[in-house]
Amino acid sequence: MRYWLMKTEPTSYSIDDLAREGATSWTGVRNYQARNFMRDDMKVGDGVLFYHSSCPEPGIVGLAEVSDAAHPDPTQFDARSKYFDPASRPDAPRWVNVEIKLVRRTRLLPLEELRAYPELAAMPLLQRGNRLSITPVTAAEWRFLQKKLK
DNA sequence: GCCAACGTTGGC
DNA sequence: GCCAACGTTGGC
Repeated sequence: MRYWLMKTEPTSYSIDDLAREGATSWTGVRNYQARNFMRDDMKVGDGVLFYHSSCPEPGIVGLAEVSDAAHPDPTQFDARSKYFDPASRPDAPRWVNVEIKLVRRTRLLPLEELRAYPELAAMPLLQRGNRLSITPVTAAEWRFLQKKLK
């Protein structure tokens, strides 16, 4: 059982969308490090911090969990998709996605507040220049955040 | 394999 | 809109 933080721009997919749908396919990831986390490490039942980025109030807005393991991302083969990858072949898919489902909404826990807790200082999200959309969360960070999100 | 150029991310 | 940071691309 591991824990993760997943970033999304709410203008493209928000906690409201997840609340309405209940679950979603995490398609469109086109970064090898993030793909490798999904492919190699993310298991059904893993905990997910759902984070809004590139918006007026960046921060954690919900808790989710992995509801299905990685499988080939269909958008890579769809020529009309913005995530189309002409170099990827169906017999050797380059990109995968997991599924996540909502556990519950939380209050907005702003980036600014995350930065203020020494207990969270090692989170990749908070490191300068970090852009990775999926990052691991330690068990200690997860427990700490559960209390802050009660 | 190096590395400059370019594109993207994301907070501010 | 700015810009720092980083990943990817492609010529050599």
